[in-house]
Amino acid sequence: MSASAEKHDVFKAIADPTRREVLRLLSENERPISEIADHFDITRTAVTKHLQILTDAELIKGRKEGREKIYHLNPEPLTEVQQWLSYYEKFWSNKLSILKHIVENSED
Amino acid sequence: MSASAEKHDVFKAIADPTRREVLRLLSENERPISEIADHFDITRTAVTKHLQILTDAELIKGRKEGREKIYHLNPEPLTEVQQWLSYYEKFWSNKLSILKHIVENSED
DNA sequence: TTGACATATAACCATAAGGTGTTATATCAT
DNA sequence: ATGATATAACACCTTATGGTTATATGTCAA
Repeated sequence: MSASAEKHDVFKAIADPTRREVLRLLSENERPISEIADHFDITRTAVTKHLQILTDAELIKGRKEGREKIYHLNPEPLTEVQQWLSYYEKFWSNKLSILKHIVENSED
Repeated sequence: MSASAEKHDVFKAIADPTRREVLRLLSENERPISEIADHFDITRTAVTKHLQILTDAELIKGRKEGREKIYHLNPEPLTEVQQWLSYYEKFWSNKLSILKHIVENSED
């Protein structure tokens, strides 16, 4: 509750293909903005906006290091999507959701 | 209409809370449009648009029965989201993704 | 201190998204 | 046949989204 920061929805954040690609890139390695931007045909400013949305959803975090800003993945909010999805898994895969339930409740 | 069917992205389709609620409603039961619309404060026209987007993503399907159009859930496209997510599961739950891998490859 | 580099921000634009209301058409009950 | 019901099809409005360019600000290296 540090601020009124109108937190961006995770579902909205991952709705865009460019942002999903950013997440994939950062899942390999933390990277400065310039390096992220090199992977796309859009302008750096556009990339920065996507990074802002991902930051609002807390899917990525950035630290300043010298004149660079280095972003890294923070996958934790994705559990919200996973939980939402798990409800629907029963419709296409019963044994899997049963197993998941066992695993998630063993917690040793 | 084999040509330009302009299929809607599943990720975009589930990005909207109203549409996720529609999916939940249809996961309980198939329902006509009027019954779906009753659950929301928006106009029926707005609901119909959401239904169109969900239909484009093939997350729901409708059949005409008399003067009603009855929609039902088609959860299969959600597997795309699940697969995308499964890549990130390793970051918060290793044993789970290993188990999933075993289950998904046993297929007997 | 100058210049090159990395990022930030402001102003702007086109289009898509999400909503409204109205009208038209098909269907069912009487 | 008539009137009520269910949805489809429009036309329209407002805001969000994804992109652009241009102009700062801060940092390192020579």
